[in-house]
Amino acid sequence: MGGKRQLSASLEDYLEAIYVIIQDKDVARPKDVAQHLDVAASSVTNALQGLVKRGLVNHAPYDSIALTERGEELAVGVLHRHQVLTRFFTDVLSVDADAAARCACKMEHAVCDVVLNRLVDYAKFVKHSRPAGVRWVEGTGFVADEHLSEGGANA
Amino acid sequence: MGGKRQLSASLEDYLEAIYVIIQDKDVARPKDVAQHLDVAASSVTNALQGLVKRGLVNHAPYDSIALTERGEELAVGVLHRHQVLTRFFTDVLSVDADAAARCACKMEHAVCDVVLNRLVDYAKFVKHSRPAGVRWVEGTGFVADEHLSEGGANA
DNA sequence: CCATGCAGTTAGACACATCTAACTTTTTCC
DNA sequence: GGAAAAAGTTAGATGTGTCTAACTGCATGG
Repeated sequence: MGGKRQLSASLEDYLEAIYVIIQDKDVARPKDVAQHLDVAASSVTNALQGLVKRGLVNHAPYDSIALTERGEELAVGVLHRHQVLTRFFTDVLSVDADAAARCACKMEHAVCDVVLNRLVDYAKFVKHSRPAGVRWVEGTGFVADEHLSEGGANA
Repeated sequence: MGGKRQLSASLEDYLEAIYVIIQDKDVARPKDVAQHLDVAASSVTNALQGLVKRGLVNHAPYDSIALTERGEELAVGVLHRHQVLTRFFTDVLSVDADAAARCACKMEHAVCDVVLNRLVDYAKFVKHSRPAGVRWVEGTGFVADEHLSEGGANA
């Protein structure tokens, strides 16, 4: 699982955007990607050339964009990191959804597998132990509920 | 505190390195910075020009490097983010020190204030509630100890 | 069926960050 | 004090990623 990440943050963003757009509308066009990432259309063309060169995307000029198998794997990985971070921020740290997503968007390119896996496990644990567990109380901070029961959130 | 971050990850690294080196040896020279960041000496010269231009560093050619007031503020901010992340990874997630530091090094440029502050609070809380609290058990995962007592880790 | 307009691409500029190689300055020390 | 070594800088190349402006392709509807 995993494997080293060598893709730039920028290309990861493009890959993720393409994946999300395809999920959403079945087909991804350069224009959608440009809007999704808020970049110029020519930046998309440029990025696509890089992704095609790396064998992550299939794209003939003026045609729609498809992910290769490898490209989809990587995109799923990026999205996974994004979602793990977002969920951790909202569920464990009680950060509001907007800020969580915004922060995750940047951090998803930097988080390593070790930390990511621990975040998953920790969030899972907290979820299972709620409402008996650690809670964020506005104006007070994190507090613990009494009588926490059995744990074991896997490994 | 805080204020928007507009400095590139690269320049943040240089600023942080300079700060750490000064802490450590009282004076920072380009060579130290180059070794610290594992870059070519000319890359340091180049970065210094950027930092000087931004008023974050005082540096006359062939002389040692000093941080301006503003530069030191920013450096402290970067280092703080670094340390908060590192401590969270080790203390809360039980990630080993090496991996924690390595990951923090990259994430420190992406984490936002909201999340950072929650990480501080959460780590503080966990620390205060230990050993009665959440623990990582190798081969099992996170577990909760029974009878968690009073909380309140501030806000 | 072709004119218009939008989508997409290409070309060229710019900014950033890095490197190597060559040059300059400073330090060291005989 | 000067030669050799070390430290620092400059110059120039490379790679990435962004933009605007101009051009190309295409799809549509008049």
